[in-house]
Amino acid sequence: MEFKHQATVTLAEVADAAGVGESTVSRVLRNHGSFSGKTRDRVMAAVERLGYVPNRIAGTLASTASRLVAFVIPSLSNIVFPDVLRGASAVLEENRYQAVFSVTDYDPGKEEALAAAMLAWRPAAVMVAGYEHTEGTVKMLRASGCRIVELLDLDGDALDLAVGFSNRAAGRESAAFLLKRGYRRIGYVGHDLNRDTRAGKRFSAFCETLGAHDAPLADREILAGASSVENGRLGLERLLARTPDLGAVYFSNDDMALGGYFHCLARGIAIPSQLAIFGYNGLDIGRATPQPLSTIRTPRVATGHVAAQLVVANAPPQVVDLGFELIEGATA
Amino acid sequence: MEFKHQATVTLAEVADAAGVGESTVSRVLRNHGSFSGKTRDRVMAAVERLGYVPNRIAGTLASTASRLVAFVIPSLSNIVFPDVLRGASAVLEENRYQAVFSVTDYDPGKEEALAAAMLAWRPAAVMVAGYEHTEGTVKMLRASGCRIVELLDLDGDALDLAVGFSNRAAGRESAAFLLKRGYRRIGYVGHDLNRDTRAGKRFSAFCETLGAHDAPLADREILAGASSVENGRLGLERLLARTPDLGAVYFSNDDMALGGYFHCLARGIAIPSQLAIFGYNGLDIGRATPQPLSTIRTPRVATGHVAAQLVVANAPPQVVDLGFELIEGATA
DNA sequence: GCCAATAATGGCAGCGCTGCCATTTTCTTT
DNA sequence: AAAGAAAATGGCAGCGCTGCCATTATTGGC
Repeated sequence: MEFKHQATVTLAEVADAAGVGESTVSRVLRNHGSFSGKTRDRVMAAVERLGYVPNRIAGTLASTASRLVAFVIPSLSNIVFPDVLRGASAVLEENRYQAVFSVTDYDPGKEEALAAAMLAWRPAAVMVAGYEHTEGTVKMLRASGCRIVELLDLDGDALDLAVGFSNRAAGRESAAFLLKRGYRRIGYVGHDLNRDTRAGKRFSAFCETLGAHDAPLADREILAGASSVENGRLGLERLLARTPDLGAVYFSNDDMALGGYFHCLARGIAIPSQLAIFGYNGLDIGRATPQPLSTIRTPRVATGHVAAQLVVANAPPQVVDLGFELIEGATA
Repeated sequence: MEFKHQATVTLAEVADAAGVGESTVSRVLRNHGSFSGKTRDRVMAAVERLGYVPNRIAGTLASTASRLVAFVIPSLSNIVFPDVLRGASAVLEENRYQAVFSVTDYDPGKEEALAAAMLAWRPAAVMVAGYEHTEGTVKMLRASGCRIVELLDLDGDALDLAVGFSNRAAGRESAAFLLKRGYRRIGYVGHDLNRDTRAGKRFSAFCETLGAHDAPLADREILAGASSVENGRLGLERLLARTPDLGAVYFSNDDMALGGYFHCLARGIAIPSQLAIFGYNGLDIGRATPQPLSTIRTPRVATGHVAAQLVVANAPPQVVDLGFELIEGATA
């Protein structure tokens, strides 16, 4: 069933072939400790000749020091997470760390199971999205003793390291921007907020800000399932059918916002004069549309990058706020 | 520097606590071999009490059977690869396999280095994109004895397993479709073809088909760097500046095609009467645009899914053609 | 040319588990 | 109730490496 590796060359065989001891080979290969140039050449020649590939499993077990970094992410469809992985991956590869991942589908129970499975690999760090975890997950992570990095959310208490930005602040600023532009009849189109708690935080901060300025949310349309362009289109269609006099609509993210934008294009709804659209994420595609999308650009790649750097450097517990940038665009 | 795990509970400690032998604990935990219900309860209680998490590193070393699956992918920005990972990840998680990955940036040299690094983890399988690998990579993979899965391309000779579809066929069918629709002045907008060899294969098959029907490619604009919506927009702008009388443009993928589409929207170029647009990939977003994008839908998630299933089942060497689907859309 | 440093090197236990084999216990069967 | 089969269990080597310590070769200083 499982795969068995065939006759692999071992360090001991290399040592024999090179006529040196095992520890010497180990030292040469890791460039650690001292050895003569002559020895190094002999060893490297033997490595080359035998096609030796070190066994990191054995090495990790022996040193009880891991260079695995585990990612437990909610989704791979939402471009946010591939972006984070991308940022982290570059740093990890440079430092000879290895990324492993699994996908929770925004299911906290699954997150707990997968986190447990990951810990079995004794990673140097576990990277998780946000702060909302089951009690079991938290307990396990804490007990593991490995570094914990919570990503893309700063509204809560960090377990160890946290890298990202405040979703609540993003929601607040989005609302403030729309209000400043003079919109008063504002609606919302979003996807499943119970699962995507970060979107939920943006939304609630958005609503609070509107309320504080006497312009409470006029209407909302929340679609089941994941965010998508089609859901954004559909959501706006439904919202406008119910509440046609909206001046602006806030979307749970750019995918959804683009759907809304396309709906307006298709129906001849003038943007932003007739209806303003505001998104979240700052996807590249939103800058290439005929009218650049008004949105908030989040530092997704940087989040992964910084998170990986902190892990590699074994930095002390801290919270790193990378902020975000409001892009005025032309749709609001 | 590297992380050291603190006082972790070992199997031996669980055995002591439960008052049984190590092998018994091992059997219970893997549900393998025979043991009494009473013993199982005692063991599980001890596991619970001590918060024992098995060490897969040690287990893998001892059994010399790996449940790691390595992905060496060109990019995480191109949605294709997250999609493949997503498809594979579901199957792998179900079967208690663990996915590890690294990103080559379409650089064959980096691919070789990263493949070597991955083999050090003695994975059960290595998944790579396409058939174009350096001699060194091929030699290494072959020698490793682990399963090799080549993804998303079938135009070449498989090393072991291959899952995907023919990019050449996709290029051919795209050309045939445009010709059938009556377009004769056809251009191309693409990204760096030397790096993305699959896009290169589509393009050359596309051109050959055009040539065979006496409608050779009228012009082309190839942009350096990765594919993106903005590059698609820019590419079409340049192409039309040079060759304004084109009837249709084939794009290297949907991202690029969307850029072209947006360019037309912005410039008031009527689609498809004035200019037809054809993409590749069948992204969801292309179905939510005011005019659905004419494109080819590729089975990306299924590719990952099937690849993982073959690995898990330890299937014999084979090539699995998942085909693709031409979506007529409204832009061509 | 002698001795103390210092550089190189080898030996081997042990990381935490699994696989094999031997042993003990429990069931069946006659 | 005895014998044989089957189930349950424990012991321990060893997976391939690293880390520590002991040992041996070099080097420099006077």
